[in-house]
Amino acid sequence: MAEDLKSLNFIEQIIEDDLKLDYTQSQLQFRFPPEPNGYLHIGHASAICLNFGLGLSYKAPVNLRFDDTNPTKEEQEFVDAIKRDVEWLGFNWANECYASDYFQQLYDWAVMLIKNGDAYVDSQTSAEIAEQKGTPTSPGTNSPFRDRSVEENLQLFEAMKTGEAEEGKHVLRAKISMSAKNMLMRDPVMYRSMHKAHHRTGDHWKIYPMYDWAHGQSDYIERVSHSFCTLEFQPHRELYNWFAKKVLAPDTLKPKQREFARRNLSHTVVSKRKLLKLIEHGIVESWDDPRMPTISGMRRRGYTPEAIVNFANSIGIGKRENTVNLSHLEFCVREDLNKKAPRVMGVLDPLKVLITNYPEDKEEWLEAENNPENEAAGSRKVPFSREIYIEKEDFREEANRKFFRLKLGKEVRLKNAYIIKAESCTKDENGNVIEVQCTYDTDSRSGSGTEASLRKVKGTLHWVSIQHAIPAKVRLYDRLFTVENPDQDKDKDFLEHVNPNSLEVITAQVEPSLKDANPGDRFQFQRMGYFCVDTTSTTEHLVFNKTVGLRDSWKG
RNA sequence: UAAUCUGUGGUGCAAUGGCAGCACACCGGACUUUGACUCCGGAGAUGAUGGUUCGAAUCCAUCCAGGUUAACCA
Repeated sequence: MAEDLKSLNFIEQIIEDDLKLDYTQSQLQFRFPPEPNGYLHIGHASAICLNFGLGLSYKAPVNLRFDDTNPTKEEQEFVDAIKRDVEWLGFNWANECYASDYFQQLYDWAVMLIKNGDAYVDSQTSAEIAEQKGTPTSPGTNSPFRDRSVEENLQLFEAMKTGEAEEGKHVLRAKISMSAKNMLMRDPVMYRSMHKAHHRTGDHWKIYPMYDWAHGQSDYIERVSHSFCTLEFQPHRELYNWFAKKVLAPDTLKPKQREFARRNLSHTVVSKRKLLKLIEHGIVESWDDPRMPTISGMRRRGYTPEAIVNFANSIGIGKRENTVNLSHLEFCVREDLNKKAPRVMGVLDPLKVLITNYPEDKEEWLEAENNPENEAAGSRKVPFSREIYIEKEDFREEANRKFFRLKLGKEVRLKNAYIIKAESCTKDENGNVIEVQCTYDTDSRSGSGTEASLRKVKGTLHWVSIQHAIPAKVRLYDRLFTVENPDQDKDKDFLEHVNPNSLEVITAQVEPSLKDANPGDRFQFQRMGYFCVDTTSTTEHLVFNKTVGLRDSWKG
């Protein structure tokens, strides 16, 4: 059973209703059925969380099934990537299944349909077949081959199967009705001949089943009770049931297809074609570019699987058109990272500060808390010295009283260190401040317990000691598109909405403890945001990706 | 204009004939050695009309708006 108090979404409601009528809990079974023709993205994550989430709450098995019925588009590489991504999200499938494992059974059933007069071989071109399809408002017309004898159909289908028949010469069609209101019921194609090697079955098959013929029967073979898919498959349901009725024994429990609305994310595109275009145009580097909405891209960006799962679960499931704000995803990422990410100090845009009354040869290693949200995270030491970097935007010669940062004549706290006061600054020939001279309150060291250390000063800055800092390449990301629905514009190509400033690469100065950071490690650069060590990062050349900024309520 | 699905604050979801609620976003305040986190508060919605009912977001009717469906893709 699902949680008692939580209200049920319409999918859970369907299951609860079925449990009352014709299913026992042990008969419940689900599946996640990707086609291995590309990388999983945030939209798939919703479907994964729905199906595997249902599996968890009803203690039911969930299969990972590859819908590999079209060898022209599918590759082993994608199978591997999909498995990696589902695993990374934290889900375990009961069985790893392939539609291609059912090709023989599907073929046998197709022969049965032919024998029963429910399917026929059509020898027209695809254009001719399309021509006869009719339109939603007008009926189609019968194929001249519709009434071929069972014997002839059997013989031709066999020739298709062996490859004896010319490729593309014939198709197998279900014999339903060319005047059905539902276009999909107008004698849909069940098999096409393709003399193309399949990534799993090799050259064994010269014919491949279409989605509608393969999917429902695969559900049945695996004993899937509920087959959830997105709304655009709604018209397929009638055909799904028609095939089930023809193939399944009358008294067996038939799998049910039910549809939910796909989740759209603002400022994002997910269609494979469009994502590929982004790569081809050099707008992003690869499928796992941290700006991509792919699972692998989000992983490289530093998003956690928990954040993605929380996101998917928190937006719920419905049947209406929707666009979820990207800011909601970002909230989920921050919420999770806030609990987990160790705090460090890194200065993105360095400005030199000279502490004039701090001895030149002195250095101190100061205690710094790793995570205020988690005492168990412990602490580390950070070096302090006479010359430090602070963020350029944290200093102004003059500013109003809402500026809680460093300005001439005023004090700020250096995080984990001392209170400093800006006395003067020097500028280059263009008038840019290149150094700030400060004095420090010698008794104000953080944690020292002195009266001065407990003084309240408005404003705390992060910093790094210049002589100890290590340089790091940091990639700052912004949303990839400037508008909410980049692919919904009828007049403009989605590429016109690309944000030209979605990536900025800078060299930051970070505290020395980061020397040992490993690819995949996530940190909060205090006051700056969350950052993740990139897959290409090495000890000699640190590379960070900005995951997401901190919430910033300062209207500076 | 054939069939079918869907209309609840800016966004996403709840309320299953009984006080329209939650989250994000937004605005204000408290706290703060992160302008973060946390806490407190605020504003903001049932597409329209009619009907049934003591009572309608929910049931009925009509209308309006939007989506989906015409690949040898999935």
